[in-house]
Amino acid sequence: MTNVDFLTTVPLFKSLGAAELARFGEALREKSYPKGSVILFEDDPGDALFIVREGRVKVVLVAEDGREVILGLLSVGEYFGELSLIDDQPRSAHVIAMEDSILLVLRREDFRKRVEASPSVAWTLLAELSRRLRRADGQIGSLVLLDVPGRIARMLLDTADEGGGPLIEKALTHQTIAHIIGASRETVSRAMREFQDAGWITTERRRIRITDRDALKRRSQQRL
Amino acid sequence: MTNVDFLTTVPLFKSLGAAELARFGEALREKSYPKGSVILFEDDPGDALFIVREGRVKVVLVAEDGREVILGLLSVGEYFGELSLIDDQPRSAHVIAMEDSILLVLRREDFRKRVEASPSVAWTLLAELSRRLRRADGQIGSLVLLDVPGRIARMLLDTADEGGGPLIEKALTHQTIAHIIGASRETVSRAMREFQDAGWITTERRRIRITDRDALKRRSQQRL
DNA sequence: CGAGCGTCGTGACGCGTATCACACCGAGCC
DNA sequence: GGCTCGGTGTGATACGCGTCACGACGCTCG
Repeated sequence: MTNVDFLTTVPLFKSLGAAELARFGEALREKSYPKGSVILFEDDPGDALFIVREGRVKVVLVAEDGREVILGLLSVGEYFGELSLIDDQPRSAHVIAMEDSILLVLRREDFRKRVEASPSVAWTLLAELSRRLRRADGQIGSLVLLDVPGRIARMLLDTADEGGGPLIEKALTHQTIAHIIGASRETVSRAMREFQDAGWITTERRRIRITDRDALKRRSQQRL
Repeated sequence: MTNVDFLTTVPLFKSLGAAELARFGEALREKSYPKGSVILFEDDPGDALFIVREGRVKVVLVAEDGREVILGLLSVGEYFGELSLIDDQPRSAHVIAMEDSILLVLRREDFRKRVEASPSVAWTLLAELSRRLRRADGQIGSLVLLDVPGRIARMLLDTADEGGGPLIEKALTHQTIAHIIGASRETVSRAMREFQDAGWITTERRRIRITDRDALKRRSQQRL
């Protein structure tokens, strides 16, 4: 699949015609990053947008002592780095490759020109930022109002929703889940075991299947 | 001051000319809300944008048992409710008047037309959403990586920054601070007392002055 | 002026969770 | 096939912070 063909599958550009798409395609550079490498440092000045062509990356905040929070997991077709292009502020987090990954890079100038030229791109971008803002606000709510099992339940439901079915495909280790919901690995393990024992979920080779949606839902609202 | 004059002071519209401003002015309705009234319910369908003309409002998530998180405090000139206009999703939180307030209401149709007509408004909107997203992500980081005193320190520094000086003007009760940073009123009281005893801040009639910025900064990174 | 309400200060207690420590297990690799 | 390594289970311990319970102070309002 060529980069241009690939672009047609990216929501950000779905509203564009073939001609415009081709112009975007020309402006793109391809870069690859091995698993574990840092694609982007917090506080760096940012002058590019990245689209995940292959692999998986995580957006993280890291404390001095090494503890980390995952703000987002991005898979093929998703993009990041747009904030710095919009407001000229430094990058707000690190982005790290979780697997060997290939990214398409769009430089600030090209991005700006394109956004200003096609209002529909601007609108799609607004919609994407809205989505992220809602998620972030929801996450803040979870952190304050829910206990750890509640946050896990909520997180499972959320990722199942965007996956479309009750089966969560992307492999999530307990450690990763812990970083997402802001808890320790051990506590996540214990909670997941309880969910399993209660018959709410089953796990098969790192894939999680939700078997009692209602119970999870109830648990995720218990203190909310 | 007429509504149109007022609009010139609102960042969202700062890039507009007098003619366009006048057109916006026509589309606006004015509504007033007494202290404590709910302006907007979570899960309602949303079809309007609100600009604070007078007073102060809070954006909150509320748990069944009454506990709440404050996602944002908005003062004169700030606006809310744009998310639902962008993505057609229900409102993501409650908005409640903290004082008697007057709001300007802009209906979906008018908003859409105007945004599509002037790209600069779209751009300003993108910048505003970016700002909020950065704040929200920062807040998630605080909640996970910092203890309560650390979160307070960070919050004081943030609000001082946007206030421009070391004196925080808007009256913040300990209860309100607690709701913002996700802690109990008592814990906030104790932490604030320690900050005062340490000589990092002074408080005079509900206004807070930062006297040792560096110390607060250090405290806010201790576990970050 | 006293009543009442919202805010703040502070002690005692308990619970949720982080942390530490280690054992176990499966998968890839020499 | 044994070795290493990343992931998982699970107990013991410690501590931050929520919660409950009160008392005190300062405003506003009748």
